[in-house]
Amino acid sequence: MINKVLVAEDHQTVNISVQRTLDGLGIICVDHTYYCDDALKKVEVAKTLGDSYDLLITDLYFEDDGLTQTIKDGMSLIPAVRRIQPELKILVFSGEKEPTVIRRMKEDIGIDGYVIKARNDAKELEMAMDAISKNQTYFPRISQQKMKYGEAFNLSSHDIAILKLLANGISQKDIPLHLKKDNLIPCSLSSVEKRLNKLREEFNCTNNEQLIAACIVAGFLKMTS
Amino acid sequence: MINKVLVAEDHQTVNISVQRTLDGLGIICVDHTYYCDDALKKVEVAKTLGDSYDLLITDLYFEDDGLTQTIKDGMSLIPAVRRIQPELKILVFSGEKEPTVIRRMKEDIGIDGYVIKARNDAKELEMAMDAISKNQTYFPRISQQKMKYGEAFNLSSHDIAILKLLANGISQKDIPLHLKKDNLIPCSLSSVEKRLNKLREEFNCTNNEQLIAACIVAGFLKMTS
DNA sequence: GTAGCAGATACGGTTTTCCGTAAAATTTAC
DNA sequence: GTAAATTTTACGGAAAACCGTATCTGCTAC
Repeated sequence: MINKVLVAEDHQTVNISVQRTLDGLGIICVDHTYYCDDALKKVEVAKTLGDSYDLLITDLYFEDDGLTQTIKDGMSLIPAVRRIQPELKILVFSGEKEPTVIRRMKEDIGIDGYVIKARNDAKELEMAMDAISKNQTYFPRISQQKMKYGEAFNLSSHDIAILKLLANGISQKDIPLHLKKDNLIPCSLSSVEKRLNKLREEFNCTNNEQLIAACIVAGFLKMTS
Repeated sequence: MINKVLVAEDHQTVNISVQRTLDGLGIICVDHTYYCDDALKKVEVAKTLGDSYDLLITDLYFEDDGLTQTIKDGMSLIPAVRRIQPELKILVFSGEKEPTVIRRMKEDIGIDGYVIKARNDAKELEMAMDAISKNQTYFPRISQQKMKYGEAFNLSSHDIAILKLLANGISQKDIPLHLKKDNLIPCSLSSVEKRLNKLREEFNCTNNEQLIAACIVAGFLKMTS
């Protein structure tokens, strides 16, 4: 359960809407800070007082307003707070939507969630909070991001072939047959399973249905018939 | 394997394109007829000569050009030829796209395939031929048909809820939890399974992935996030 | 009230998917 | 050529989906 939250965000308008979202979730104890240095200090103090935060919601980029800061962005803030309170949950809320950045945050830095600032980010925030409160993670699906034909996700034509077969009603175990028919390799069931696993992971999908949905919406899969 | 085909179709332009499609599939022996009565007679004669047709491709509606005919449409032709040659495969190729009609043809009359005349019906014809030659059936998916919000398929809000959960990555076995949370009934796993089974059947989908794809393309499922 | 009916749920067996690991094959480096 | 590394395939156990059937529940008719 998440009770105490710290929000590190330099734009006041954003702060207000985040506050409202948290209100809606019944989270009363919310602290705000406009600087990374200040955020770090707040985490530190709360911890020593035995009243640690449960979650840090932070932006990635903070504007430089002249005040000299040792920590200048969220990217540096995260490892700093981790050193003080390793179990602190971290949710990044940022306009940054580059898949490579998001993936790095997820895989290398190991944050708990990422929400891109966009049209209906409030709803996303809620979903992320829900996931994190259940010790799950939350990351955006590709569909929200407009990107070229699979480029950033290195979607191979082979991947597309598999997805198309699936979306055309071919059962997973029969996909090897169809791949062989078209002389595509790899074509073993094992390799198909691995591919799909990889794709689900990359797109943050938990099942094939969601994967298909995401790929259609993102335009990777063009359903003609 | 399909070698000998009879095409019952009163529009010459359609006849030509059907012919070309069959040519492309390597089917040499193709007879054409412009009237249902004539089609019936051809089937009869071929059978008595011990050289029966393997497949009848027929339209549903035939224009009345003054010549008095006993059989006026494909709907009546089908039972008539069935009486003569029950095992004859039947593929309906028609502009009729009413789901209720198609469903009746499939379930009550038990035809082997149905292709709607539309943009890329040639490709569909090929696929139907392929399926039928393998003793499978072929029926259109909803995506090709523009229709109101699930109306003709009596897609309930409950169905949509289930599909949405699936497309949002909820595993089938966890769907009951989410339904209960929203006080929706029925909410047992069993009922979810049954519902999905029904939907797959109605939409002629063999797996959930295809079902989701079809519903998205048809606009039943709006993927916002 | 009860008998009958329809919808919902529970259950069990089979198939399929999932996922980790090991073996085999192919490529790359040297 | 061999050795190492990478990719593909094979395999096996656990989980999930699939599907038929049986039970339960609530409703209608009488």
